[in-house]
Amino acid sequence: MPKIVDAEARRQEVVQAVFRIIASDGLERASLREVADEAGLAVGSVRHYFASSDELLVFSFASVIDRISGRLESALLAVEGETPGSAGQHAAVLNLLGQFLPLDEELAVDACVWMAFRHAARIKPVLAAEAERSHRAVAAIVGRLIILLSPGEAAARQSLVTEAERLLATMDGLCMHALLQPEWMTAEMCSDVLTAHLAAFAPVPATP
Amino acid sequence: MPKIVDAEARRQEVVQAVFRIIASDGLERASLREVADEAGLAVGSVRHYFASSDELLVFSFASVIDRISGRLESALLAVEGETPGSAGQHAAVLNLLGQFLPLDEELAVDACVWMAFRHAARIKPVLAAEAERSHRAVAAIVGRLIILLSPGEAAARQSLVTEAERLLATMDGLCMHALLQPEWMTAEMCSDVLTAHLAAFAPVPATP
DNA sequence: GGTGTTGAAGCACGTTCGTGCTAAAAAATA
DNA sequence: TATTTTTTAGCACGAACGTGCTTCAACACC
Repeated sequence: MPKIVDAEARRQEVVQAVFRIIASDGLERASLREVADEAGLAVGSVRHYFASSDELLVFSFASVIDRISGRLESALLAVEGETPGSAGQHAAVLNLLGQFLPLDEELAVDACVWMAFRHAARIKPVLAAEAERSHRAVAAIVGRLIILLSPGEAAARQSLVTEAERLLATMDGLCMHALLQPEWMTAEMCSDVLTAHLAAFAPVPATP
Repeated sequence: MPKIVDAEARRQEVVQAVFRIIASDGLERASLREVADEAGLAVGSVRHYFASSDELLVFSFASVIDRISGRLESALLAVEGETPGSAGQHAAVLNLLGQFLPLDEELAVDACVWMAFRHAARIKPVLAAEAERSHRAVAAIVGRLIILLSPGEAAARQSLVTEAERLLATMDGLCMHALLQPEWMTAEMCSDVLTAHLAAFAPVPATP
């Protein structure tokens, strides 16, 4: 083999360049030339790793989905490790839901990119499959969270689905507002809204 | 004057063309050429009514904001006309919140356009002012609704703001899901989520 | 040391974009 | 009828886009 280059690492570098461009200038500016410049490569080099612009975008979409759902999954495992109703569980739940929001630089970039791709998928058919996967993955995690938070077998299955969709919608709306009106939707406001939502869903656990 | 043409009506026709293009092909496809074609005009004609592409987009954004906030405003007046806690008020509230969602063709187009412009405003500074106005207008209406639904003076002002933001986030998230995952987020699911949210916020009024 | 594979770079082509500008058409007015 | 003004249509230019194709350099392997 010639010139030793870790192809997978290279692809990830290019994807990171895509993320930065989407976060700062929007998805429509993520052209091959812009991405190549941002990654410090030539257009031909980027095209060596990604056959077409579409392939680059789909791969980037898949990457951000994997990143986000990975974070959510591990946060959910942390919730499952806590005893139901405890203050520790409450904190773990808040941590899980916080993974949806642009609370730090890395989360903000991912949230930006995720939003951009999901909305683009409405128009670009090549992104539709990943958008489906994204929705399914996140809905599954929120659904499991709702089950963890539901007291016993009391609630009907129908109610669980509705509550999961409600929480998911609230999270996406919060994320959207935090991205689009950051001056209004501050981290503190996010926290307040989350706490209020959890309080309305189930009684706040008594502090030990 | 030559050729009698209602300038304002012409501008509205062009704006309607912009709406259709955004709803079907996305905002990035709303170029002067595409808009002119969709409106059945020449590029020069469109540019006669709108000096630049930016002016056309800003005017279109303002139009959709006025349409939506107008609908919300009249729906809120209907809520204020009902006696608090009655079933009639509950129905009026559901009607008001339904104005956020793409429940029919017209609402769907407006919701699409609204979403597209709000997200574009994060990148395009020319749209920022209208995005601010949009957020303020809708937040004010939801705030008034929350006050109407809050029992007496019981709730603190802080809680009202949080609850308003929470409802607004849920509505935007619902709207987003209805636009992006229409097969999953059906009208019935929207209705269920809305009912659940209102039930968690205040007890459902007893049927008379 | 020669050789072939592969990463990197760049050019060329056709398309689309916004925009400045000009020319024709149409209708109100003189 | 002739003139004037608004509306409509179109052209031309520079920039940016995706993509097919070619060229060059570098390194593993025989």
